[in-house]
Amino acid sequence: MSDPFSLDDESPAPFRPAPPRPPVAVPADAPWLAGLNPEQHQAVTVTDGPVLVLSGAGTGKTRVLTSRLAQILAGGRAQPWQCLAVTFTNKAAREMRERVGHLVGPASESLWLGTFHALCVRILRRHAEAVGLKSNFTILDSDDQLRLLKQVMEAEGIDAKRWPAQAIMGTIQRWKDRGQPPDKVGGAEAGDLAGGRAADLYRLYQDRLRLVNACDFGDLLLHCLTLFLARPDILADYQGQFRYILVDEYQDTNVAQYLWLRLLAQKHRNICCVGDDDQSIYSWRGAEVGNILKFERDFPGARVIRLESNYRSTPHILAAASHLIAHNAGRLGKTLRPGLAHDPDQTRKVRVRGVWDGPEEARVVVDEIEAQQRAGQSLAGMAILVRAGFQTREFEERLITTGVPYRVLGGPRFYERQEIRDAMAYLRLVNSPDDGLAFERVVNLPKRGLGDAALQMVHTVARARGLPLFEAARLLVETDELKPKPRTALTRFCDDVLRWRSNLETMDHPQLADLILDESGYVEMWKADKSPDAPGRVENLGELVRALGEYDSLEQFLDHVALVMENDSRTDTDKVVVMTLHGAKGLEFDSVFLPGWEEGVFPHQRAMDEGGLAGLEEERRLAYVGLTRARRNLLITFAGNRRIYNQWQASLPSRFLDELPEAHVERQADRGLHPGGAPSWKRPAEVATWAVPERRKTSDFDEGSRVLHPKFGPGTVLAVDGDKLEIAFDKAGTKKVLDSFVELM
DNA sequence: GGGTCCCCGTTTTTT
DNA sequence: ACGGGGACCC
Repeated sequence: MSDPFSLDDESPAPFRPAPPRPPVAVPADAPWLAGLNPEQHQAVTVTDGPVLVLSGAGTGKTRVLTSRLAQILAGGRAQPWQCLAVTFTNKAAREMRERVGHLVGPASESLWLGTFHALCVRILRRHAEAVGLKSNFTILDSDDQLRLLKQVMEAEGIDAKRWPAQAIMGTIQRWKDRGQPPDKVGGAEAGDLAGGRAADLYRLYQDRLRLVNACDFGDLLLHCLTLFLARPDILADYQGQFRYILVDEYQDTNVAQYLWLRLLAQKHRNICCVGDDDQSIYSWRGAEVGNILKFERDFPGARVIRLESNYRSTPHILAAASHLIAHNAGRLGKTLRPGLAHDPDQTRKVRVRGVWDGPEEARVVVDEIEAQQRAGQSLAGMAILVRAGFQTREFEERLITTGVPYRVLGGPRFYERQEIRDAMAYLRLVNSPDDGLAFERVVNLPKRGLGDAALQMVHTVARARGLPLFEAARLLVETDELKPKPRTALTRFCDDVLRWRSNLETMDHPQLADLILDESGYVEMWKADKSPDAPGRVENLGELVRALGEYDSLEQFLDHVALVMENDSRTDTDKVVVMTLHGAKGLEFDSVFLPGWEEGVFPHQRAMDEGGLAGLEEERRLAYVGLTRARRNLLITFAGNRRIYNQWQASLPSRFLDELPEAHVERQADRGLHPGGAPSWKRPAEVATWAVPERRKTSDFDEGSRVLHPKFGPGTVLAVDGDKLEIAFDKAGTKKVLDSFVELM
């Protein structure tokens, strides 16, 4: 291939079949082959050549991946270190390593198994010089990235008010996701973002990163690609090494990751990608469903294996999910079949329930949770899955008042907390002298009387002499440039850092961290803070020092933290979990509650406004992910009225509700919500069965009718569309509402 | 250099 | 309504 960065589909590299290998010497009764269905068996045993496994929700994907690795290793087709297995999350990587370990024993330890980013770090640490970095480069978190970009913008005189750094960062990240280094970005690509200078800022930002010997997450992939391109010898080594490549969640790969895989698979062409186009829900962060859709074109002669037997959900749930997702165009096409026997008398239809407003919705859901609990179900098997974070509040309130134990997932993660990042900056500064971002972060923390003026001066010296900030500071305090007070403070700070650094060799690292946090006054700062969350922060700092003890060295720890920014969310006691639909991907629960199925909330208004039809289809896939999380019980709810930004909004049931198959769904709505029913604005006390939604029924209202709405007050009907009315309210403005909410005046 | 006031945005998140 | 961040003033 002349240009490995080319995405030109016209000329795929010629397909060379893998060299013939000896027949598989694995006994047919190998334990990892036991109990596989025919499709799974095929996905495990067809080890050579390109394979795409389309694996629907709950079809045993992880089992196939781990068994396949066992098959390759046990068959003597490759040594563990010749196998590359890539995942997206650390959790998935950990799980896979553990399960392969059970099948093949210690051999699993030398597999190249990890996240894209961790594997790239492993490669880059070896060849850092080839891309202009030192081997001990720092991996920046999003905080530092943004600060660095802001510095560049300020130096370039870009108005941060007009062009938010966040937005420019987003653009840069998309470029990196697409595998485009600064010199491959067309000048006009960002439009008039930053006055047409976005591409310049990208280049300067990259220069700056290199200067401080740092990478952001996107760079890990991008630098790897650059390395492979610049050094065909190095690429050839890796291509030769990786006889077998496995990729999990292929539908989530971005272009950079796709190019990376395509380069590495070039020689042996034994690449197996597992994924589900129907569960692609991350396009907004650069994932390209296209990668999975065009696999057969990229790897001619590829085997495509569909896993459609679902071992998770009841037939009703599967039917609902399949029916809904069938409304999407451009799918590879898959239909989930029940893989387990289900007693039709024992399985319940999917329930859809309409309620008056948000608080009522929370009441209904939590009532149901309590009912199921009384029936002997465990809370740990129940989940409330919301579209967006703001929806969790009402459920939390209700769960607290009823005393149902719960856990909200997705708060700020441990290593993203301010106090942890600050402490980490201290450790980074001690560990690597040229980490200028760490220096800036802690030089005046706690307050030492070093403000912008002093810092500015340090920057000036650093730029003039080409020194790291810390070295510049040491030089500066030797002069009379600074006023006495800041000078003393900065001298003291530099001396402290040097002293801590001198302890690196002699002291064990948790002890050193303890010393640093103590002598710097950082812990003291929080102890003196009287805000309510300060004690928690002190506790977190203790936790950090403890965690440090689990690593062999400070360096190892810093790398781990940069790559594994996760909560060790203990799945401790019996609690209902509340989380976003995105967060629930890959999980399963006996009972799933899906609230907020209203137009504008789900599908989310912004997804439709910004993504058009493609946005809507991604929302639908998200709905599909939600439905397929449930093993036995599924309750979907929507509210007729919702308060958003403290304003009451009338809401219409989600279009996704109309896309569920009648035969498998049981619909109920509070009286007064029934489309076409007698209008009533009284808070409903009883519940009526709502059979089939009749969307196009003629309305009792005409244009010009004067009507009264319980929350918006009086208004005039502007337009009638079936059961939907557009009404100009006297006070609340023009809104669309269901006719059942208003009455004639 | 630190505090106060105002204005803006307010989907989803991993590494 | 509310919180976070930036600008401005003391």
